Amino acid sequence: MSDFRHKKIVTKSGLLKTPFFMPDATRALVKFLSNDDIKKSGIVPMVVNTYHLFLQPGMETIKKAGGVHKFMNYHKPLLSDSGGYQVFSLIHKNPKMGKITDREVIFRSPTSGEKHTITPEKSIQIQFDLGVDMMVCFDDPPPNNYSKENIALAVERTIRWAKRCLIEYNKQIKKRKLTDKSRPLIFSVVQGGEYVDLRKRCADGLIEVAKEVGRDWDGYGFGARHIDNEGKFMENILRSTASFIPENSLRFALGVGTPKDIVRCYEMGWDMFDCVIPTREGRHGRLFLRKSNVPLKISNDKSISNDKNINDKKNGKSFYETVSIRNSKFKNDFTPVDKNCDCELCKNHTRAYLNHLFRIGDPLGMRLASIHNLRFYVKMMKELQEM
RNA sequence: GGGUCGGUGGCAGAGCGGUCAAUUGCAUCAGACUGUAAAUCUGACGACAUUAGUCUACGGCGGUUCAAAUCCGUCCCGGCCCA
Repeated sequence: MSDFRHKKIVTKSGLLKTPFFMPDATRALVKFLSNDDIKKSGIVPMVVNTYHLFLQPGMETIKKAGGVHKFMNYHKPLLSDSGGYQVFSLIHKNPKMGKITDREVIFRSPTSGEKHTITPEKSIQIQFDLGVDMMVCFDDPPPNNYSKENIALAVERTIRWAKRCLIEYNKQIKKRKLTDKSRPLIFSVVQGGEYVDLRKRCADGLIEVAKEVGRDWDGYGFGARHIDNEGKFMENILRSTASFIPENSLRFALGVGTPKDIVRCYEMGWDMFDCVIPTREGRHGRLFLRKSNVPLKISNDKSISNDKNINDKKNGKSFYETVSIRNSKFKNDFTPVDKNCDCELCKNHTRAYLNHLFRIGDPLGMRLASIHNLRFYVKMMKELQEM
């Protein structure tokens, strides 16, 4: 298929076909996994984080290494998140952790207490120094429980910051003499919380910024959390926001999500995804299992709930199920986690063994579970690509 | 044999007259996790009722007291010291 749902992206580190999923290698690794583990799972692109790498090991080291690809020895497409999410997760959630002004964000390092200032310009400079293939504008993602007024302020700030980012982006392109082939792709982020009109305003504002600066965004992201305060998937907002984004641009659903959320976002027009779920859930002992007899389709199935529950046990029509491998019922279960899976875990070990690894708290359990869940995500994305 | 210290819920280990069904940790049982401050966090954890409440419990038995895991006597068991 060659319709707009199956785009090809050329990056300096290789070609990508949409839709695709990127695990979060926030601090230049997917926790517990080696590059070999990543490769075997079939994962190609990954996400690294501007703020966390800026803190540690610091940009001097990354630059000396020759960029983050060389530092990690990972030579496939990497996208850097701008640090915008940390404005949300560190500061909005706990104002003592820093200060947000129109000009800049002052972070107090969660580990050392040290203060660091990030501006939109600085975030872009760092991302160029990282040498990633795709970058994201520094944005202000407000929590969904903020008042509409406050979310509107975050929208306007995000638009102003996007403009500063794009101007800085152009500067860096010129300064580093990058060509259209060697330049990283740049994404802006649409904020607006649960308000369709604010999402629309943000998307329009970002489109306008591109015109003013004279460079199109390669893609637009969905910003902040895509589930509301009750934990419900914000279906209308996701659908509308996708429609506000120019059709030939990439649509990046940042932080999405559960397998169910990814599939329905895909059906709404979103192309790219990243999330900690497969790895974090894996580390915490929850494994995803594909139900081979249920098709990967959600949009027309009213029986699929919007509940936030990742563990969609109640839903017999879901295309996947989960197991919490720590549960005592697996203690003497000598079958594979998923007999249809070809990952290192399922090919070599039993549920009982994985249960044991989790009970003794050995990191091998977390590694194998992460590998399995990433394999699940890779195969799920492959199914979507072939649809 | 003498002396001494101790025996608390699956384990370790607090409590040393009432506010104790008993702190805490581990273990156990479940749950949560969505651009990673997450190998994290939350709840349950004597029995029955499962809101209220009722019962049985801090080695055994007996006592003191309005009231005892907490004080006294005695028995059983264990550690250490002396013979």
